[in-house]
Amino acid sequence: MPELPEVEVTKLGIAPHIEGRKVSAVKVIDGRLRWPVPASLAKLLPGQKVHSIQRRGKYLLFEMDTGHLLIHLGMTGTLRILPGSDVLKTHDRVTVEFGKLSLRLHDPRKFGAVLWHPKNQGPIEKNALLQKLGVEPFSDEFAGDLGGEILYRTSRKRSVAVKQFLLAGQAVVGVGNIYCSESLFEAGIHPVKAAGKLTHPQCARLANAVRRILKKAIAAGGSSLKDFVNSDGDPGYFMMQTKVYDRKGQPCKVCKTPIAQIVQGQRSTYFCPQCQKR
DNA sequence: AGCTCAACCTGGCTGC
DNA sequence: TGCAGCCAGGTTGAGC
Repeated sequence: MPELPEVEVTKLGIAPHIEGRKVSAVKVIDGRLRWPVPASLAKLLPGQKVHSIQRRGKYLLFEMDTGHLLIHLGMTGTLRILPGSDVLKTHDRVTVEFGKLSLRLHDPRKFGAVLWHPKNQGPIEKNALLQKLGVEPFSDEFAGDLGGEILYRTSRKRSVAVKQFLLAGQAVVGVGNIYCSESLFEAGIHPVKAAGKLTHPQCARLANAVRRILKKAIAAGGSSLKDFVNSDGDPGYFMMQTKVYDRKGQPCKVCKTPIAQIVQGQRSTYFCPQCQKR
């Protein structure tokens, strides 16, 4: 379930096993992901060391000797550390081997991505996919009152619904479909409200809500970190208890009003018609 | 520039 | 049981 918290938890789970280690082999089982996985990786990566693993939005950035490996989990991707001998499963797409350990991308729907950004193409921050992203929710730029200011400033003159504005990640990254509904509920803001009509206090509440929800979700996912090295089954995330997401018709946990579901930009939105104001 | 929507792909669930 | 139809955590790119 890759929204920012799941990507962050994945990073925390794999980094201790991978950082400082040298790639011994790369095996592309099925490279037909969102974009074709560069075939050159199998020649390029072996012998290169993983210096660090960073996260930018929902992208994982592996800093190597001669560039960065970018991995995005799409809708259904998971990255796991496995013994090198582990047998391939259906929908395993790419394996990066480190001696007896393997880093394996499993992605049924193939919306994920594995890309290479060579050093000679400039700093990773300038990568076209990363450059358009909004600020990190846990950065200094978004801390305290600055978060609300950013949401206010970037949303001016925008007629799009706040749900879609937030989900697009142009202002702040990492808020996926689940946590978007949850954040708007927490902030008491109606999802169809035009982004440009948000007041200063609403923006401040929304920035706080985004930070709190994402932080809570990371904490929930973090408790399953031990499962990352196991070789069987799923990574073992459990979804944070949601207040509105996937609760259509069920009573609001605050006021008992039935939770409503609508579709915005082809995605489901859940909200409490009583607690969330326009 | 911003908005809307189709598209990428596979599996699981619902309802007939 | 079988099968059609709908839904799903993300993001780009085309067309207006």
